Order: sequence, then structure tokens, then C-alpha cells
Amino acid sequence: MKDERSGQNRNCRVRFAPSPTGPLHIGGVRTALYNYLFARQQQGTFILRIEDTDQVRYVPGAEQYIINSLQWFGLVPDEGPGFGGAYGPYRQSERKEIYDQYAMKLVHEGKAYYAFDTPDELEKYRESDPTFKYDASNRMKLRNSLNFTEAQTKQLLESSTEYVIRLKIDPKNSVTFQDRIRGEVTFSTDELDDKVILKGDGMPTYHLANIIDDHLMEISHVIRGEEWLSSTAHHVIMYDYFGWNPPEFAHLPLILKPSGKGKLSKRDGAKFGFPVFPLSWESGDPEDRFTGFKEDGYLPEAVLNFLVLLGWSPHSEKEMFTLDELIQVFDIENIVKSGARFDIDKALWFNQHYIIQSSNEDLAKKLIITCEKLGIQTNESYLLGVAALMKERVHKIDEMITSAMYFFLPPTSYDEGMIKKKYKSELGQHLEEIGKVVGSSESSSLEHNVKSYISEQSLKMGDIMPLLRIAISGTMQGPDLFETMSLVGLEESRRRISSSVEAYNKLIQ
RNA sequence: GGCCCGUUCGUCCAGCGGUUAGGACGCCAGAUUUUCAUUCUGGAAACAGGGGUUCGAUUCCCCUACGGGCUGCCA
Repeated sequence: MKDERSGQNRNCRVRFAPSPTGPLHIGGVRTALYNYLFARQQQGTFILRIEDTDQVRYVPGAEQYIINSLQWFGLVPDEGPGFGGAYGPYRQSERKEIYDQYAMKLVHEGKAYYAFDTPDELEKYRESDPTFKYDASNRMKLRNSLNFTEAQTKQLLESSTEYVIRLKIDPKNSVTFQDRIRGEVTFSTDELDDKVILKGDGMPTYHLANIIDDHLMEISHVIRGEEWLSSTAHHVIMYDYFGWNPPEFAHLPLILKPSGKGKLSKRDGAKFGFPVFPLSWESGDPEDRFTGFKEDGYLPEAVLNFLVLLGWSPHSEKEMFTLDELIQVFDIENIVKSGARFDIDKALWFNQHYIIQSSNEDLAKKLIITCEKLGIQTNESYLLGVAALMKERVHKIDEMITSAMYFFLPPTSYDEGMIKKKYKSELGQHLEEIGKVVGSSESSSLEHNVKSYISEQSLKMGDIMPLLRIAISGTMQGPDLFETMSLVGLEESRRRISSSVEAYNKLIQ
């Protein structure tokens, strides 16, 4: 069914629903990406919903961080806080009254009940019995409205005793639902506990808020991480209690640590030496600061391309995709079932590829920021030249600068091993002469002039070029030497050659 | 412990009853290059184990093992 006015498919509405408890994890980005691709492909709607029902774990700034991250990747929501939409508010903390109402409805219908057990009491039960579950087998022994008379309950409620509302799960049934990725999944209700749906502070838990919002926002497909698979049975029961049709479910495989032991977590970045967040995260607590992919020199399209292939396959040999191409070929059916380890080497390879594909202009703009950060004085047109020479020999943006400081300063050290191998004092004079040739050449004639000198003097390219290269850059690694000298400046190159002769002579003594 | 989900090269993915089990990253070797990188060529490298079903199982079923997730008044 198409809405003629918006051109959107009203049957397809998906949401990305992160909780603002800190920076958005890279796994969350992938979930957002899959939701976005599916929505775009179906000409549906991509919704951002902020699940901020936990007041204790709420982190100021996290919501903005999430939005900034999505924008960096170009995954812009159609509806959400700050994005408009007819189904708001899109922050759960602003929907408290709605949840209240529905929770009460369940209580009145006997599908939920008040429970007065304190967190301390419950903790003690779990301590003495780790398998303790608040369910049909136990609830008649606990402090809740199922055991109390109406008057008792009323009195407790009125004396403002803290309480929660729990979902009443009937035992000896089974719940089955279809998962688009995993097929049919079944749970016995004997395994399910009476989940808290409304907390002591009056806020709903995820379980309640999520199904009410998904229903009210007319979400058609719930695409989320596998960590939610276990609680989906509870959700299906609630849909049933309310008399609503559940959306379709698709539970994504998790992104695992490189070691494969557990899902990738925020501390793994520091542990394994790569970012796990899109953007850097600042915080007063030094333990809670993280560098992002962006600041570490990654391109958003590279990260996205890497990410989309972690758990999904296009079923073709093609592996480089633009967002638009992904929208065309994405298919939930091709999402993989098993967890995928995070492999930073593959990400670096994608990044290298996208850097090479980038225009020098785009790269130069990014390099200006890098240079400012490093305190290097330069300008965009010079960086254009650096980008042209360096882009196919780096994996990250910043490396075009950090591994090529000789574009900005004379070398501070020389590759000694190579000098000892190649340099003989009688070559010093030749180097000085070549320096003069360099200094008196034009960029266009430079290569010709230097090569002419080398052949006229019956020298060998393989003997002279390394010494020249080290004179200019200090290292044996780098772009075409003549182009490098042209960019650095021919007069500057002459100076560097000159001072290298002195240094070389000292080194071989 | 219980429940749920999973298991093809080191890693990410193809394969959907009969294939020399394919590609990519990484690794190794070679070609090109003044070096590095890019590019190109080649190479090593996998169906967790055991039972079935079948003429025939990597493919279907069961068990075991291993891995992951959940088991909170967190999402």
C-alpha cells in the first residue's frame, strides 16, 4: 500500500531504538544500517526512537552523540527526536503516561499484578538460590497483589509503598514466533518469568515500552540484535494480552570480539587497539573516553561497507558498495545466523580502498584538520599534492601526514642501514652536484636532468637514488622521488641533499 | 545450572544431495617500480565429532562437543 502523497510504503516502518547510556556502539551502527537499508529499499520509514527509561544509566549528551553518529554515516532518520514525525514523542521518557495507562489495563484484566518485594529481598532469594525465578512456581510465596486481599493491596498502594507491576505469565503453555533470520522459535512459558513491566520509579521497563511504542508507531519489522531473542517470547505474550498483531521479527547475529569470546564491548577498543565507536567520546572520567573511527582516520563509507558485510552477504562476488547500491541489493533473507568476529584488518583494507578512491580535494580538506591537530602550518593546495602522492600508501587518513612528515620538515634522522650499505665518501661530491642540478631545475625538467647527470657520470640509479631519497625524506619508503622533491620545493630539496652529505660522512666514519 | 541461538580456510562470506568445496581480508612467493605502496600472477589454508536418512552427504534428521546470547525494578 503506497501513500500517494509521500510516496512511502505505509506498510514498512522500522525503528532503530538505542538507549542513551553512552556512545553508540559500532554494533548499534550496524543495526541502524540494516534498518535503514531495509526501510529505504521498501520505500518505508526509518525511525529513531530514544529508549531512555533507565534514569540511573542515563548519560547526558549520549542522544546527541547517537544523532551525530548516524549523520556522519548518512543514516538520517525520517522520524525521531528533532526529525519530526506524526508518531511522537520519540523519547520514551516523554511517553510515561501512555505506558502507565496500558500497564493499568493489564492489571485490571488480571494479566499483570502489583508486586511489593523490594530489590533487597529479591537479591537475597537469588543469593540463596541462583535459579530463583519470579514466576508461577514462586509468586504465591511472594509479596504481591495475587496473594493479598484487595484491601491489603489498596492499603499498600495508598501508603505509597514502592511497587512494581509484573507481567503474569501462565505456565504450561508454549509461545512460538517466526523470526525472519532464524525461522520458528519456541519457548515454554514455564521458562518465562513474570517480568517487571513498570518499575518502582514509575517508568516502564524496555519490555513494556518497546511493544507499546512499536504498536503505536505502527512498526512493521523489528530488526534488532540477538540479545533480544530470549525476551521476544514475553513481547509476543504482551501483544497477545493487548490483542495486537506483533510485527515481524529479525534478530541479528552479534558482533564478537576478535578473540571470539563474547560480544564486542566498549572496553575492547583499548584492549585490541582499534575504535569501537564511530566518533570520539569525551568525558570527565579518563576511563570513559574513547576515540572514534572518524578521529582515527576512517572514512564513513569504508566503515559502513565493512560493517554491512559483517553478518550479511550480497550473494555475489561484489564487495564494494555505495549506500545506494546497498539499498538495491540488501535482503534480510541473506543475513547470516552466526556471530561475526570484528576484524580490524578487513576494515583497514576497506578504508585504504576508499581513501584511494577519494578525490584529492576531499582528502586535502580532511588533512587540514589533521594538520591543525598536529600543529603543522600548511595550506590546502599543498595538502592536495600530499594527498595525491600519499593516498595509495596509507590505511588511515592521518597517516598521509604522520608517515610523511618530510613534506613539512627536513628529516630528523636517516635510514642508517641503507646509508652504510650504499654510501661511499667519493659519492659525496656527486650528491652535491646533483643537489645543484635539482636546485637549478624546473619541476618539468627535474627527472630528466637528474637522470642525465647519473648516466653522464656513469653512476648507477640503484646507488644514487636511495641516497637521494633518504636525503629528502630520511626513509626508504615514500612516493616517487622526483614528485616528492617537486612538492617539497626544489630549493629546499637542494638544501636537504647538501646537509645529508655531511650527515652521511659522519655516519660511515 | 536452565532456556534459546549458532558451528565451512586464521578471519568475513558463497555453497542450499553428486563441486577439483568458491571469493575476499590476512599470510607466503613472484612480476612491475629508484624505495614503499598500488597493480598483476601464483601458493598454503576449512566442511567440529559420532550416529542415522539416502545409490550418494558440507548440504536433511538426531546426539555429543564447542561457541554465543539471555537468565536485573539495564537496555
